[in-house]
Amino acid sequence: IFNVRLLYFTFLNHMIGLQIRLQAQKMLLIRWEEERSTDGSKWRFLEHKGPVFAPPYEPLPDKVKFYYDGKLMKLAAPAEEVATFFAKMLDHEYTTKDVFRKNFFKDWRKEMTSEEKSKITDLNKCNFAGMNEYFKAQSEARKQMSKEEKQKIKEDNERILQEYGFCIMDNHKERIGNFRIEPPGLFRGRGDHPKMGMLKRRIRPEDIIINCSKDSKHPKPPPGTKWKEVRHDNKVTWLASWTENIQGSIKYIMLNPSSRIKGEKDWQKYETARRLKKCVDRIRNQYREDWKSKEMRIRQRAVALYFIDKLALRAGNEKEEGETADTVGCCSLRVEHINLYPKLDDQEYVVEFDFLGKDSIRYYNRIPVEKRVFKNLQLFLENKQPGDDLFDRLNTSILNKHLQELMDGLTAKVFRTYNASITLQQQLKELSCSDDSVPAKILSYNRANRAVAILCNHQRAPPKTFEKSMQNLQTKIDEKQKQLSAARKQLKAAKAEHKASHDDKSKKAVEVKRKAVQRIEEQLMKLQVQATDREENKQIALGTSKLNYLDPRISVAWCKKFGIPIEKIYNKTQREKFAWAIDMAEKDFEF
DNA sequence: CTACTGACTTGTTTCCATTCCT
DNA sequence: AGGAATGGAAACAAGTCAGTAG
Repeated sequence: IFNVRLLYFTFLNHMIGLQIRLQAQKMLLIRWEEERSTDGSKWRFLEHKGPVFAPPYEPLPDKVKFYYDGKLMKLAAPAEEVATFFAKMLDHEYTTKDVFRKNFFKDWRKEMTSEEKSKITDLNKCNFAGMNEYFKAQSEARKQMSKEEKQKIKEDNERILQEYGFCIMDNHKERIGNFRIEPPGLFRGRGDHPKMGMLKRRIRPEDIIINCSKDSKHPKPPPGTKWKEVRHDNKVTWLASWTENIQGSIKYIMLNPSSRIKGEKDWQKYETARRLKKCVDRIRNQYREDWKSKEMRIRQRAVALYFIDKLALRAGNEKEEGETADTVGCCSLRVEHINLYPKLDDQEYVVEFDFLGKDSIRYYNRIPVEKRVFKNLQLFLENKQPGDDLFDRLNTSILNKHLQELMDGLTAKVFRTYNASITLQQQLKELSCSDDSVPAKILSYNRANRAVAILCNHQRAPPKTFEKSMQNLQTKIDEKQKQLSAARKQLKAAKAEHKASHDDKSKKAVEVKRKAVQRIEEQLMKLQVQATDREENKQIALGTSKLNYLDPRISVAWCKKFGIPIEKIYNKTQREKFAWAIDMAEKDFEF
């Protein structure tokens, strides 16, 4: 069914080549489209310029001093470069952490000359203050640059973007997502990461694998260098890749979310979630039955699935111990992550979750469950230590195999997509009121979005300036209120005046004043809505769910139905990413 | 079944430009 | 004009999940 997608994307993309050639290629394209579903190719033609490398290291001017144990020391370029990474971060909490310091020092020493190595043996005796000040001054100087200089830099960036930021994939010019190679630096893991502070090494052309089509103009490596490899694999979507040295994992250069290949995949994702909608009742009945199974593994599978469905937990793959921060998802929950309360306050069978999830974000929730789930959990906990797996007979692979049998294409994460999107749709239905003003409708939309963000546990730290900005807004509101009462008084006076004189001039004055009151009322309302929205959003991040979990067609349909311009809901990038949905969805779209 | 790899999505943080406010 | 606040984009880390080898 995705073969019809061409219709939706043609308008987006710039055609290249001559009309006749184009015609011929179109025919080929359609034929290829039909083949594609069976052989899994992602493209036929791919041409790009390769990645942009980080600028080479520029040694510090001599006036920048580094002291070891109080004594001035000039470092050779390799060690100096790594030292600057640390010096730049001096204000960051990271540099006070033991693990960070230890890892940094170990990797730094590897870059030193043997002389440096023998002298520098204690990080505590290193004084990076001079370097730190230098970089602060540099960034200050950058801010102070003249308009012309800033303009020049902007133009240079634009030129690089135009040259390297686009590729051609099957007749379409497409934006590349990340065409710049990550510069070297110190690895900053999230949470309690055992590898924080390690040196992320510089990536050279010799590390890069290029992927493009055979019949394309191949990207040229920088003068005097070679690519690691040039391959022509059209079963994958990436343009270039390299192996990163911290975890040994592969990094990719891929297309922007606005591209056909990403948009299509996104669409597909929501179609899978919509198929789940059709059979979710059956699946729910199934797992409720499975709570009674004779087999432990089936009961565990069923309880885990219940959590994934009800709480929108992630699947929870196993991770290699000591390689990453200790975080879990559903299948990897441990005994220590839950508490059971047969009775809590006025509720029965309460499960308390407290664990670190993706990015070491804390998930804390107390939730009453059905008696059968509770009893099962008690059973799973029997004879276990806090560090043992809650679901010892289950992992994500087993779970996903089971899900695959229940519905084609079903995996654990589909539940998150499904529950997020269906929640948005329900909430929008419940909260929107066609009589509301535009700002009030948008508040309703944000509230619906918020319900989803809470479900998915998308938190944020309250912005540092939150209290202050709230206060500012409140002062504005107070002022508006004063303005309003003043305007009302004036209106009243004008009315009285008109009553007395009954002339045209005073009638006009009444109208003018009435308008003024109305305008101020509107402004006040807008401010109040804004304050509510901001307050409710204090600890909640809407972006992630909006971008990754909510079927954009729901939002597009809602906008059409309630006469809200789409720009009020999606900014420019978001509109590009969701172009397929904006084009496709009518006001009666149902997820 | 486990371990491991590869490709791709999802997530937060940081940086930067624009807007807002004085 | 200039500085603070804000929102968006870039950067890049951290997940999911399928496939393969042993």
